[in-house]
Amino acid sequence: MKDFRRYTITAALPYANGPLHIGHLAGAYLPADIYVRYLRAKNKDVAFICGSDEHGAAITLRAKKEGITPQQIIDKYHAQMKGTFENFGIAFDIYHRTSSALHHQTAQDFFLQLNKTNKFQLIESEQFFDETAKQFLADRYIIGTCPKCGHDSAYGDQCEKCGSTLSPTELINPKSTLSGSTPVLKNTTHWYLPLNEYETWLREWLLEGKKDVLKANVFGQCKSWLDQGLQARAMTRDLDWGVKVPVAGAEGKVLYVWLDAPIGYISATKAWAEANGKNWEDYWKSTDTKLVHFIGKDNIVFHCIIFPIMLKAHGDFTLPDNIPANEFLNLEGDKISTSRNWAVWLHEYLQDFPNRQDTLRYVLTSIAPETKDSEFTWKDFQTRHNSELADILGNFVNRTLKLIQVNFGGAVPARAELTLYDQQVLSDLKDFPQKIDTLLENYKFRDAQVELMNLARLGNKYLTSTEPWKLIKQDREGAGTVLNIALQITASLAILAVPFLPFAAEKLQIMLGKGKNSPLIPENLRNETNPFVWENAGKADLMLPYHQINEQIEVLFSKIEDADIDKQLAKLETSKTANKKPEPLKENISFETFATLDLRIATITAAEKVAKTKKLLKLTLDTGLDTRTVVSGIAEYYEPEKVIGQQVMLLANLAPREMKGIVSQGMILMAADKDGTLRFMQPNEKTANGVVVA
RNA sequence: GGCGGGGUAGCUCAGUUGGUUAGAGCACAGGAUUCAUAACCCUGAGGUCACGGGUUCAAAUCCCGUCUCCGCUACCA
Repeated sequence: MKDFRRYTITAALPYANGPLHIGHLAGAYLPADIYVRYLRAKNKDVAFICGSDEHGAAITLRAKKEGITPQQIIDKYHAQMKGTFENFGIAFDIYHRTSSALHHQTAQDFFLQLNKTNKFQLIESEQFFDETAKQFLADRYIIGTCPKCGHDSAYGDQCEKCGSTLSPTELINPKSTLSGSTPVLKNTTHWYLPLNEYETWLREWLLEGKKDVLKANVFGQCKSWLDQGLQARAMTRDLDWGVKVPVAGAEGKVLYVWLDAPIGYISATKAWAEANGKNWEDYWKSTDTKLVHFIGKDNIVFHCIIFPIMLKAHGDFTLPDNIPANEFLNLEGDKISTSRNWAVWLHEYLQDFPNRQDTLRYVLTSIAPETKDSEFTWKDFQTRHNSELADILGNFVNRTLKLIQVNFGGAVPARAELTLYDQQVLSDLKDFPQKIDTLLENYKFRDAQVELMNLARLGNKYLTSTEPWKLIKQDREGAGTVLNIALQITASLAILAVPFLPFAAEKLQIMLGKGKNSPLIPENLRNETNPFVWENAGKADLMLPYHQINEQIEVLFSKIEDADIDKQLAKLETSKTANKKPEPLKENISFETFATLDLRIATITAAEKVAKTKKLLKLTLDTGLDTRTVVSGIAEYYEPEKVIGQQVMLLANLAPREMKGIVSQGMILMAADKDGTLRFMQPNEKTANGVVVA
């Protein structure tokens, strides 16, 4: 393995548009933090970089909705997320933000460099323009009638009623949310990065060069994208909330998120280097620096394809060594959803479970979605805490320290002659650091944490087998030997737990006497004042005889009661109930408006699935007036054979529309449940076709 | 529909250059023990490795097909 001189570790920049939940932690920040804490424990030169992603239309839109400025939104969530990370011990060297002047400057410089060396293509296209507000409109600034479900305030990129993905030009009767006027299509020019030109290079660098180091899920995604062929992507947008395009004539344009957010890693590094007397270029432009991006699977394409191409196009930068992306975490059988409030919010957890950061860290690492989606349940959370952290690790530490305190007055007993078993245990102890090293180097955080627990198991087994509480009655020296060895195990635990359980590790180190004047360990094992460094883990003489451990022995992990868990389950139940609430009422309309709808009863006479689609059925309807074809997105809920003969309600005068080469004449009206389930609206008794609904 | 990743013990998950009786933790049962947070320790039960074919002396593992879950993508009037 190549020996790197320094490490640049990044964790995906969270979007400053809402609070953080357990999925964020499990997916990216926790593995990154464990990795970094491990590197630091080994005295490596590390820059651990993160920050808030604070640009984009979603933030301005949210600000508008809440009647405050985008700045207020990002200030709120930036502060909240920063605090949450700190509280969980995610030990970034810097938690920066993309709204900073330094970031804007850095991103602009990056853009200019690419522009200067002709890496972009200028491409003109048609976009909606608001003539009253005199600006181009982002997709989300355009509102209109959803062509699919008829919802009258669908956004240009998505209808929140039916969940459809839209393009602004599809909206019926589009309106600008800025001025309320009808936008017009107008030409606009943008800077495109021709990703396709880098295909050959990417295949070589990524698919061949990293075949063996990338995780299967990451490799598969990238291959899939490359096989589909890359296209030029616009790197700028017509927006005002973001980093301005630093070119004359580009007023009203900002850098798109591709060119904004990832550069946030670089600008954050600059800010950190500046404040700490470092040279940022060492961390980004040196071949002996190992760059690793920790992300969730939603970010794979971004970090494996687009960002490397940008770095390559620029020319000066180090490329990532690995991108250990995790899959997703589910919660109690359902996927985590911010809009449905189906999540465990980290800031709420901190309130509900004060001083139990390590517990969540431990549980999330145990179930980290390293190879596939995984599942968080509160019951499992309680069990892992109680029967692993408390019963195995906490209890081992407690029984060892108490035995020494009670029987030896808190002074580390000396070792006398060793039995074969004693020697075996010391030898097993010695192997643990290397095992954990190897697993961490390969991003196998879950397995590494299991090894940590196995060391505690070794300790428990050793104590139970040797029974020093009995032995001491006949053989005080022998009992002292056992406790000395048990204490060496405890000391190693105090070191090896640091990446995973930083709070408990610190507590344990203090219980073992860290910070006291008494020299606990031999000179040659000391690292300045702190003996609890990685290289000392596994050693048999970490704790010297006759030195005092702390009189204060506290239980590392108290049990979590059923009541605490029930409370959390009740909280989730509340979210479920809240989600069943009907949608709020829309604004009143006039009778005349209603009367423009031509609603009819019709009967389905034929149905077939539209080829190459998942949701579409091609229906033939007898409307009483004519026989017509309607394409409807109900294939996930109705088999073609089952709908023939059904009566339905038809919006008959909706403008025809072509889909997949079939002209659809009208729309079948469905009751849409919150979970998306669709049901026919039909008369409760057989009714003649063509009858008007009014 | 296309592409990618999954489907292994009651639960959460490991396990591919194919190789004896398929693993771990938890949960469960029995035993032993009591220093310790009713903890620890030992033993045990528990799996047609989604399903069906194929290649092979040998398949959880490789190939083909089917079902199913997740993601990206197309699509949803």
